[in-house]
Amino acid sequence: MANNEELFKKIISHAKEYGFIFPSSEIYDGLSAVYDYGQLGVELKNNIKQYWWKSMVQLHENIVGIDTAIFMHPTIWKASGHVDAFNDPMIDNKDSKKRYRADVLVEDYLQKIEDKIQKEVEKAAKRFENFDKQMFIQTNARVLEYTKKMQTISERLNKSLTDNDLEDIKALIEELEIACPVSGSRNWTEVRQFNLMFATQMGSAADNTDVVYLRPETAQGIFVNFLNVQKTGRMKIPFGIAQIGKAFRNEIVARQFIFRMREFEQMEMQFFVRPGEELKWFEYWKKERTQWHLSLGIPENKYRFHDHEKLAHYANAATDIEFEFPFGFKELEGIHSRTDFDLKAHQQYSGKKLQYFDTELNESYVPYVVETSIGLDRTFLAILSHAYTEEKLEDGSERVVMNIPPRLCPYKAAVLPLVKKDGMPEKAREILATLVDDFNCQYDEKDAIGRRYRRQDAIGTPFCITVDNQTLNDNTVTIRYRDTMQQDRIDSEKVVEIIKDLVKK
RNA sequence: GCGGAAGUAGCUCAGUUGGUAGAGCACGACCUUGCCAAGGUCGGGGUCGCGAGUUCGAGUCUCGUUUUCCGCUCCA
Repeated sequence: MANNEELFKKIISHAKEYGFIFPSSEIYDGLSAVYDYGQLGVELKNNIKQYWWKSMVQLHENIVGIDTAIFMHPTIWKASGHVDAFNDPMIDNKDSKKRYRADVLVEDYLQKIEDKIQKEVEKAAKRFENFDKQMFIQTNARVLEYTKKMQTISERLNKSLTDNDLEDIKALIEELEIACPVSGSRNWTEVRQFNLMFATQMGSAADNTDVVYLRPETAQGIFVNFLNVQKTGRMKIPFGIAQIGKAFRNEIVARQFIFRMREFEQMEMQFFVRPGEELKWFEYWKKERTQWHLSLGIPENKYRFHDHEKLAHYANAATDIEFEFPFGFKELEGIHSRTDFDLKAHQQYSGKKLQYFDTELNESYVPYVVETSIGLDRTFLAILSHAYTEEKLEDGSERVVMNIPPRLCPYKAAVLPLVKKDGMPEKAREILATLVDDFNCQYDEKDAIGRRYRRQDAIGTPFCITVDNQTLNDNTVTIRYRDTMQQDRIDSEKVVEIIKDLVKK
């Protein structure tokens, strides 16, 4: 593990050194868990987006894409459950340094009371034959007392949660003398709210009622446009709507480089299906998405599935595709069967019907949804960390090479005159001009040729086109492959075609 | 938010008991070589994270602060 930690650090500094990723606002000491994509990073990231978009949208005739606004009507987040679910009151124990959800502490306490009631009931059951549980609970004084207490606490907790009364939750914890399960200590901090949604104001800042949130996920933009797209695009179920876009979460602790950022980008597709068919499609997309990952040329053993046992409030099946990052297997993509939770919620909150008339079944229904949701920045990190390779060469020297899949590389080719004289630079620029329409290319004439090759290795350029003396005579160049360091001599007019072919791999 | 470690040039780091800031690589110009990095000459680049304090004098000592990394916690 220590080795992997070292490796991860190297990847981070390599990413910075060559312009893939910079810490945000670095000259002002940085901004926690926010990063900028540099000149190489933006190319790689755009290529990932493009590849995803092509395989998810353009190669599926029943999937279309949209691009919705980051600001959305505040009620959307009530309907989606984010306003409630993303508002966790937290409390720390000063002695054990453990952090808990304050409401969970109280609920655990309630559970204990319930256990006590259960015990009383069992005790009584042992003593009496023909034991009537309901009757017992209604009449037994101790049990009655417990039940009443439970109710009072429960009501008070719910009220405090609804009113956002953090002080009362703290007071409740103190009154109930709840201790830390680890340290047994009752030395608590104040209860603090961690709202995972960023809020800002629209219109007049003085008017507090115009709070809008930065979207914490892109999916809702798709759901609220479901009918727009279905009707204007004449879409027939099953069909999908895809979107790539930024989302924002005010994570309590955001760490591990670009793995968990406060501002991040998602690539999502919501697939609308007939009720009852969602699990079939869930399996379908699980396979499809796995194929997509494997098509990047990353070995299968770097991936694994993690099926959710505890399902979120909206799902009836969920799995994560996890990737083995240098810091272990972590979620890269989620595939969720979201049922009709979202559309139904929006139907309810908006008062608008969100239904589909299925001509085959001759009936209307709220479609079920299977979602594929992949983190763009995480995919970027997966590719980056898999690509980073330190190689010992036969001659004893070392090189750092980024084995990025060719189709995703920031630069597809570098054009290099062997020496900076005898008309080679001019010839090289001529050849460069034939490539730039099709590929992002670099030109480099500085330093020894070997060093230039290494520079291209370090940024992952898969092909180097070198112009030498022979080029001036017979118009051939050498193409040097990043991964093998082998070279072939080819006709300079065929370079475009050859690279086009290789880049697909 | 708590605990631990760290912050000196683009990168990796040195800097002694406090005495005006260094190396290698990288970068720029020129010369030289010419197919797998590290030839020569010259040059640019740092208010040592930030702010106080102690001191004649602080990169170095003290305090505060901030950022990053690790652990805890959280991640519908």
